[in-house]
Amino acid sequence: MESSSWPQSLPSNRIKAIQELTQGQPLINKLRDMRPEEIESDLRSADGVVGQILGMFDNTLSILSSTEIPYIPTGDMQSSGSWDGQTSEDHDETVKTVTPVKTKRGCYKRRKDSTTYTKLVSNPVDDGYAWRKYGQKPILNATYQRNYFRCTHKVDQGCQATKQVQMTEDKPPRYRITYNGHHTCKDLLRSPQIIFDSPDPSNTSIILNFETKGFTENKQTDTCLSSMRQNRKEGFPSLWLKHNQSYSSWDLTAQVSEVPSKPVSVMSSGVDHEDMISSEVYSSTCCTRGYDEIDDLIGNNVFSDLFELCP
DNA sequence: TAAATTTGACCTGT
DNA sequence: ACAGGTCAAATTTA
Repeated sequence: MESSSWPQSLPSNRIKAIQELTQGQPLINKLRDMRPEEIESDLRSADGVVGQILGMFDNTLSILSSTEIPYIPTGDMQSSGSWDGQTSEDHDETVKTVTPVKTKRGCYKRRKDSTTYTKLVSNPVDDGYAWRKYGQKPILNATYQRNYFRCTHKVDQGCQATKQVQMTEDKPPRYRITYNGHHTCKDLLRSPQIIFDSPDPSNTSIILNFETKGFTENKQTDTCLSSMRQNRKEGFPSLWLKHNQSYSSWDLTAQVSEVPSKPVSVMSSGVDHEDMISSEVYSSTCCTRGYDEIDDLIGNNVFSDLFELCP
């Protein structure tokens, strides 16, 4: 769907929500076109599709409930390499990035009016950016503390991007990642690829390259895993990636001790914002859904109802 | 020893 | 006043 075809008055987060739904439409079609015996024989792949659809709904909800992003009519949000509709040079008075004015410790300007984007992920995978944790706070009515991360290149390149990671009480636990501002740094680790966890315990990752629409295999160090390893401490709640043999996938398991307010400090993760297919929501989902659930999803016209909301 | 993380202090917004 | 976001000294890790 072309952004240029939408009314200029349409809020950008609504446009992104529409894009999200648009991207999910082929998934619905795919699921609909699967024969029942096909689903039953390959429940895992059907489940994957369902997971992707559910992830799409998650993201749509997140987008619609996130801070309003001013719509910038020129430029393709999908291909510009910028998730918030701006290019890295595209700063003006519409979206201000307020640099903290520091006179003494703790004296700063909160970046209240910078662009934000929230997403819900089930698996903290590397988003290609280098993040450094700078704080964590207990949040009212939340079991787990919220973790605050800033770009590693804040000092050397003045990059103002930050993100917050809040572990939810879902089962399995998920992570609400709120991105604040956007990267102006040139991070060599950055890659326009989505990295899935691999079923192979030898740590081979599968990368979905959206340019080629295909899968490629890639050996790489799981930064998330290695970070988690270093975060395991005595009496310290930690996150573990365990390999689930029966499902051939990586499960993300939260192990919480008596102090449940310190989940992880390693969230150098989340797939990139502009790659809103949101693989991370379902990349580690196991085959837990039955055929009935899939059938319900196809049978209900939830998706088409949502599209009726679009202009 | 440099870089990253932890954590209490301090600030802003509501 | 309170909740949440950020700073920076202290501490830990590689």
